[in-house]
Amino acid sequence: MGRQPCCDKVGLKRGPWTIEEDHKLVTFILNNGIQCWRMVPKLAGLLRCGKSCRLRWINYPRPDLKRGALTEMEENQIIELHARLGNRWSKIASHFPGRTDNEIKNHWNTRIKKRLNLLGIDPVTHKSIEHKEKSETNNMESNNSQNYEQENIVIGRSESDHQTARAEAKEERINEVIYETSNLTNNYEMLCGAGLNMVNCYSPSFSLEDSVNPSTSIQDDVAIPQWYFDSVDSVISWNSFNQLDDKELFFSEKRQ
DNA sequence: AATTATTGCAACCGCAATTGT
DNA sequence: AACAATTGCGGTTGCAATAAT
Repeated sequence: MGRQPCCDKVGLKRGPWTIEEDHKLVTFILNNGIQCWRMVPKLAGLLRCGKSCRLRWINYPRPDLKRGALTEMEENQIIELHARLGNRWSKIASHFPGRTDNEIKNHWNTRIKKRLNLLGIDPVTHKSIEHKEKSETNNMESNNSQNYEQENIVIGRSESDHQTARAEAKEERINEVIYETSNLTNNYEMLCGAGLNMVNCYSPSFSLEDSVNPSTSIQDDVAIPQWYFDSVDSVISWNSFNQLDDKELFFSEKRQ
């Protein structure tokens, strides 16, 4: 026997979330954290499936989210990361504290793609479109060394430039690993000390400052309802849930 | 003012990886 | 070890807001 199914989808609400639903979700998670998404809607009193609750939490009411448009600097960094990682949005998003993979993916599809096309760069290969066409012709002629030379001409690099660039890229990657490691350590320390039961939340970038004073991470032009900050008041906890007999929980649901 | 086209974003869907029984 | 539930991810869709005609 495996586990209980995520949800049967019968009688569950779909579509945009209402303020009341957000309130219930935030109240529950701020008070209790997350141990099992499947149980969150049941315990929070929501007619949504766990998957929907998870997605909503990640993309909207999370207190550590950075709001507002992506900056040009962020945009350039996304392009650089996309060239290295491809469409691995969650990996790309992990480089941007407070940004979600969905947000970055949407921004890529709606803006950056266009921007690159206007600049004559293929958003998939990150190469000059002019060069792409030429290299396709060259491929038909089966001449790989010429392609390489052509690439260097288009990008404007000599072989020695490439060697320098490769060395720089290697160093950059080492620095990146160091940076990510220190970030993880900071986040872990914050989670241990924050007082909120958020250890199991999906939130690789939650900062100590944000957890102590949620309003500091939110831009002034975005109004956050007062209930958001009044929510830390336990109603149902995972402890009380854990004390419940599994059968009792599911039988009572079936009786409804 | 009415209609149509475009844009941007939130949410859904299906699949793969991970985890629990 | 095998099976099934759960989670996380990326692609896609639906829809509201806005712009263009």
